[in-house]
Amino acid sequence: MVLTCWWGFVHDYKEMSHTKNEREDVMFSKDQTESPLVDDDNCGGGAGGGVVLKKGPWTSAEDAILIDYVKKHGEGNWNAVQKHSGLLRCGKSCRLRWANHLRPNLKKGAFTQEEEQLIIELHAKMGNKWARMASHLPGRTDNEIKNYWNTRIKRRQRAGLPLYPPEVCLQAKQESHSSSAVNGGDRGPHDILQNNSYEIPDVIFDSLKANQSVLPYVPELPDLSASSMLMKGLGSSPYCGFISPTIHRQKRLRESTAFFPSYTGAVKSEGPLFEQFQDDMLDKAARSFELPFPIEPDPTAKNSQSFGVFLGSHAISNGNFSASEPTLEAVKLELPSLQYPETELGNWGTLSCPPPLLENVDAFIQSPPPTSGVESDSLLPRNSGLLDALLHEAKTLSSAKNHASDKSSNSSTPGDIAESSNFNICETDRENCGEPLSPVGHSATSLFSECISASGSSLDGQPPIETFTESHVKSEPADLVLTPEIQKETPIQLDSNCPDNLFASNWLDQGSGFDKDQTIMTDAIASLLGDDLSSEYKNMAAATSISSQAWGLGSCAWNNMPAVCQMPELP
DNA sequence: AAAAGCTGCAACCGCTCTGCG
DNA sequence: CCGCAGAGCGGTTGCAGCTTT
Repeated sequence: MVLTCWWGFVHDYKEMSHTKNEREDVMFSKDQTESPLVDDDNCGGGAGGGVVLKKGPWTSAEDAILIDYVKKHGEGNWNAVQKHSGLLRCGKSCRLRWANHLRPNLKKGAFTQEEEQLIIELHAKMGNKWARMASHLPGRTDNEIKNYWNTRIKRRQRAGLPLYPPEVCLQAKQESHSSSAVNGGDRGPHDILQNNSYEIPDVIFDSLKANQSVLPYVPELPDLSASSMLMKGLGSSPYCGFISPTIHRQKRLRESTAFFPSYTGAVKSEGPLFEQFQDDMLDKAARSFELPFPIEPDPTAKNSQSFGVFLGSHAISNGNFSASEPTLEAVKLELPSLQYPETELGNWGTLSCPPPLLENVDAFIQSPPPTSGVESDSLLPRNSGLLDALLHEAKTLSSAKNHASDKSSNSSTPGDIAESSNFNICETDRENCGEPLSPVGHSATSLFSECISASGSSLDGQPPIETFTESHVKSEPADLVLTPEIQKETPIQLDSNCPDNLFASNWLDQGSGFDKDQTIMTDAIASLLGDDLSSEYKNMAAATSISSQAWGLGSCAWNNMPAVCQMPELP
């Protein structure tokens, strides 16, 4: 029968297919009669001629019929399939099935690192042109790429990471510039890149200005003006960097807690349980959010003011909060996550040489108070390994700093994907492109640095934080490869020079109007965190930036921004 | 162990583009 | 130039399997 010859034809396909197909093999006869049927009107064409066509998952027999048809008649004229083969599928469905699953030479399985890199680069250049991207990836379908990308978006969104590594941004942007000059300004990936790395802050600041009142959660930002392109080009929130309000509460809770290990891992691992820190952090955050502006002048005061849902860390961890409690969400949004996508980091980290990458993180290592220096892993008895990697990277960074005299020269070459941090990209990008800054990286990072520096007191008197148990860290095995050698590395020596104004000053020079917002946010965050916590925040920044292979740091700061922006503007 | 939630993939839907009469 | 049909594309949805609680 047809099924027999089909088997060999799509042998590879069957090997890679899900068990669902195998089930369908068994259920074939049943499917033929009981599967949902639908009129062909939905398929656009009139090929069915009123015949009720089948929808839903394809059965093996249907695949066989389609394959047989294509072998006889070739591809195309899909609406004729139903006529000639009797297959009760509309042409559209046939084309899709063939293109995505049945045609020969289809690659199945996970994308290779090369493919992933290519996809990212192509997306940076093309945007959501899946079919065009697929043409660059032999054996891959547009649908596959699209799914991959959407998954990637979700992951990065959850992790608060930018979609593109710096060099991809820069490269695509440059190419876009040149191509737009030729093509007359064809809006392409550049927009998306802007959205990704440059325009977002505009959204933030615009929305900050626009929202004079407290908007703890802003599912839809008001007129985004210049940044409206963001939504336009990207369709929806995934690109925005905001954690979607629709994300399930539990999920966000999980992710918010996932951040803490990295944080605590970056600081001294002694003292009270992290839970206490969490309580403290949340307490302060909640207090700051609840209080009307101006914020309490003494942020370090640990008053016992009730703050509604913020009743302690357990309230967070046990998921008792309603997702409709915006304040909590806002606070949680502020917390960088260490849940970096397993593929991206590993991918970008391995695609180019990791060491140079670290030197660019240098600028973000905030000066820790003398007592808060990161200890060696010997002091991290419950180090999950991820922390070790952080320490190692930080150490590498420290040593690399000695050689990093000229950061501006880091304008990356288009292949060195992982060689510069997110900050560096923005810096580089601005320098190279010389365009009015719209700075995701910048504004976000500036803000981040700013919020750190604004509350410059140390951790003196602040009990060190105890590290987490491994169980707190969501496992992302591919994020960091930890070798024994790495684990033996000496502790980080965090740079005590605060590059806070490194980016912010540029902003101000650009007349971006950021100064006002910056001040607001600085004050807000300083008040939010309090002196001691802000110091810890520094360490958090360092740890987070390192762990994210640097280029994600901007988004860590970025990830912090929504909550900040949701705060009311000072009167 | 069971239930709930999350993730990723396959397929569908609706729109746009293109070719043709 | 207009309308139609086919083809293609991008966004969205549904579901099965996996993970977490």
